[in-house]
Amino acid sequence: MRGDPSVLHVDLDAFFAAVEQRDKPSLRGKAVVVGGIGVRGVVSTASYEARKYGVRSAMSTAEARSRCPHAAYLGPRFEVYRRTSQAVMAEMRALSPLVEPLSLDEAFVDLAAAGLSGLTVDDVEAIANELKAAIRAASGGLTASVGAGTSKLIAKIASDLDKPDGVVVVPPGTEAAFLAPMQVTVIPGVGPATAQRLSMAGVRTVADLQQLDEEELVRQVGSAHGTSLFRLATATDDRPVVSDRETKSISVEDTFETDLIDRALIAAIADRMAHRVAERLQKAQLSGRTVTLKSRMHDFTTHTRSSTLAGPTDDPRVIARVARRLLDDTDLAGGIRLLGVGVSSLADWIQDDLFTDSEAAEAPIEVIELPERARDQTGFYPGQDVHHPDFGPGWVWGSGRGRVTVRFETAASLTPGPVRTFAIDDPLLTKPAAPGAERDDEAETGNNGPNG
DNA sequence: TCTGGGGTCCTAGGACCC
DNA sequence: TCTGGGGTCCTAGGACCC
Repeated sequence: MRGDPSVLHVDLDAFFAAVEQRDKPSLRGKAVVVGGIGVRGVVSTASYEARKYGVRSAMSTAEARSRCPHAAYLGPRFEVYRRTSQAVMAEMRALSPLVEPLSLDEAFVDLAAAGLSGLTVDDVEAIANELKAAIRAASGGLTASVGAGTSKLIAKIASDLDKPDGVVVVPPGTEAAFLAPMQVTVIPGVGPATAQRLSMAGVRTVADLQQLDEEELVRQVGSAHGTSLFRLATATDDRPVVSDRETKSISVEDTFETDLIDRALIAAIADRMAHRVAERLQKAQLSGRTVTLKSRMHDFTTHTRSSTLAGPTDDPRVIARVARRLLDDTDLAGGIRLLGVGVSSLADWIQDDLFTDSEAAEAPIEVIELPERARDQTGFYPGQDVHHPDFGPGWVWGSGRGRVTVRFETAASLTPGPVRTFAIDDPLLTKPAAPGAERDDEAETGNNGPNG
């Protein structure tokens, strides 16, 4: 810890919604909700006008609509948010070289790394206000809330106390007293489950937590969590601000409008996801050894299956192959609402001639078998490449009863494309490609499957 | 109309090796 | 022959964050 309040936590206010209001003046002063707008969507961000009606992040969009029917409901525009975020982060980096982004709308800034020392509360307040003005100018009018203190914990909690558009600097030496009256849930890492456990031990406020001894805490919440919580409760926090954190995993997942059961369709979707993951790996110049398939069942229980390769890969065909085999181990009865494909155990090198990939490259080509039923009824099958003059290239999502549903995105596209349904005899919808071909086999270590 | 999508970190058990 | 401890790797699940 340090002697002056030189750790800043900057949090953009209702970020996604504020960007939408910035770009569309008619939305200013109005309730705006950004998030999934489909039947299973959830709220990412609500403008302060919408929050008055009880709309909150992570709430289902359906519930938000019933609480605030007059709000504007918008799907997210991540590219725009990313660009705005970069402009804001640049202002922070102009202030100090040591900036740690936590997400698109949040970051720590270490003023000590800017060569500033012996800062008073007034100094830091002035710096925070200047930064807010710079952010506003660089972002086209967005407001931020800033917290400052002698540690990350204090800065982070402080930034939340005067939202929106506030500045809170916690004077050095007052940290433990500052935290004492607060609920334990203000401490990042204490969620519903931990709060429940602590509550059963009679602990609700940080003051209660400060009374507990470390051994008792570890018994309640486990070793790692207990020791860190014990320190944080007394505002003992030495964690440094770190600018470059390594990526540990890359994944893609999708929740379906209705639960899926058809194995061939799900396999085709897993393929697309593998391609998207591979593209993102390649873009980041990363490759990974462990492929994970995630499935969320109709009853919301979630399962993962993973398999580790002998060497890292960023080859979409290898990832797809592994994902597909993991899918074979998955019980789809009852239907799944979500499917995901991820790669972890990342290596920071570019693939070359490693065993894994060369072997896969020489493996025989296999044609995917598709259910006859699907072909007979409609002439389309899941995963099939199609083309439409108005929407471009796409692939078959599902078909039946004389209609075919198409997703208009390429195999490797980063963002989901629009979904459209056509009559199967629609002359504009053409099938340019033969059934997909796949390579088989990839080198793997050990086993896979439920019991390793 | 219950419950997104992208992550991180931790735990626990089994395999395997020394 | 039996018992066992420690370390590492892998897998599955869960808590948590924005």
